[in-house]
Amino acid sequence: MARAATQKNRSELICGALRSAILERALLPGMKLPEDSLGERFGSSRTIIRQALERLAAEGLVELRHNKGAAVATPSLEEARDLFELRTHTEDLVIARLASGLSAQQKARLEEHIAQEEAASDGPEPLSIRLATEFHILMAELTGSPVLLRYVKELSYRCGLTLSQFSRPHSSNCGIQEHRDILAAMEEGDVEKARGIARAHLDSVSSRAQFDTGGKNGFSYLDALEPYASGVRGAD
Amino acid sequence: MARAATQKNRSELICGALRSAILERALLPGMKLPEDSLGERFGSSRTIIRQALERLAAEGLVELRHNKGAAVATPSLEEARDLFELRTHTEDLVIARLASGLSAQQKARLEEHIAQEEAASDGPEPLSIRLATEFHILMAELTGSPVLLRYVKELSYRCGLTLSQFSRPHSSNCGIQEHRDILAAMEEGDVEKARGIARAHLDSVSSRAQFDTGGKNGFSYLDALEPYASGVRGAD
DNA sequence: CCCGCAACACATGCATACAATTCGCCGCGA
DNA sequence: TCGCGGCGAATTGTATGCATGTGTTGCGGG
Repeated sequence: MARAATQKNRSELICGALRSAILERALLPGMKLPEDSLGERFGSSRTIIRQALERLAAEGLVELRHNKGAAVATPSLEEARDLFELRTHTEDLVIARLASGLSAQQKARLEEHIAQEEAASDGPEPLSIRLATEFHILMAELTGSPVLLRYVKELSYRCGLTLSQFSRPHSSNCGIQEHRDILAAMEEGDVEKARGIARAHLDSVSSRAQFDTGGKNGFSYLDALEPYASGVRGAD
Repeated sequence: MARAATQKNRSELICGALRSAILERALLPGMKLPEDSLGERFGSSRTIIRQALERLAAEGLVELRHNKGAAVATPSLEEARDLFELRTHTEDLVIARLASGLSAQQKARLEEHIAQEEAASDGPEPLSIRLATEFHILMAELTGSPVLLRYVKELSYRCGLTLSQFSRPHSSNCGIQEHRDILAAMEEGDVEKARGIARAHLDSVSSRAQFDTGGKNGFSYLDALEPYASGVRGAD
């Protein structure tokens, strides 16, 4: 069914493309996102660009200032802390459900994902960043609860944006082993242990942040966007 | 500043009107929401109705079926359980922050709200239902964290919709004393106690549900919407 | 009487055109 | 030279019109 969802409307497609671009740090916090430039780049009219932006704004990934244009959100340090705290508590629920009964199939999917992360650890950085986030989303998905999935997704995305703003250029790929540890603990059925490891994992991720604000805006966001746009534009 | 926000665009206005209508059970789960009927009723074009519906869909209050019309969401029993569970854990954070240092001003605002609830307990039911929900939102607001506010808001709304679907016509207003108890415990600074009471409160709210699906659709949703539409339409 | 098919009506998907607002800039006057 | 007021460019806000896809209904054949 997830494959069928690929067939849906343009605005969702573009929304996803922009989201990926933000998560993979091709679009950095604070970058402006004018509607018609984006429309031209994606080969669509402003109508659906607007829809996509509005949705991303609802998710907290972009800021929509009245009559002054959209921009990638720039979360404050306080927001970052709150985001990670809430995410930790939300993922507690995910871990608890998974740890109290992990099926063989679920285990297999998690192992497969970890293998992908490992394979990507040598490759391009955007990919490994995205995979690290998607591990958490996969866990939420495996609970079978749309509610948990939705909120873990959104919080993970926002945390990803936060890291994009506050952490150093490179700070990922150390998390793979931690993901493995979480899976192992869940496999044992030890809810408390799994939860402890997951909390420690998120804490270590967030503590890797808050270093410097990084030098952004070295080049046009339009160029940064090209690889994301081509996939959508080609769908004409 | 909240007053300035009143001046923003139509779609937000309409979005808020629809949300209130859903929360106050003027629009019941499953009711269809065709774009052009709504547009006519609110005196706006389909464009902004669409925006409002799309946003409500993102919040989980509306279901948007492809080419088959929008409708008020009909959460399943499982979703209801997940929603309340996640909401409980999220409000834990709110309670913890408030209980660890409640200012006099914060206390005053909460007391004022409880007084409003009390005053409304004899009045029209929609109002007291809304006030009960808004007490929780006010607590989140008083933490000063936009993140907590946003998610408590959304989860509270969705829980309200859930209650609209599963609970009996009347089951509110017994919660006022519980709200008072929460405030008292927070005032003492006893985080654990406050958390316990808040959890019990939410549990009792959710357990009051699951009675019957109620008889819905007795009349046109257009009539049900009139009081909400007039406020927006008059803004021309 | 039932089944299949085709045309219609309804509802959304999308693009274009127009209106309103904001911000920056330039000229004018003190 | 500095402050101020108005004008213009740019960008968003809103409406309308056409295209597309889906469900339904009515007709004809078996």
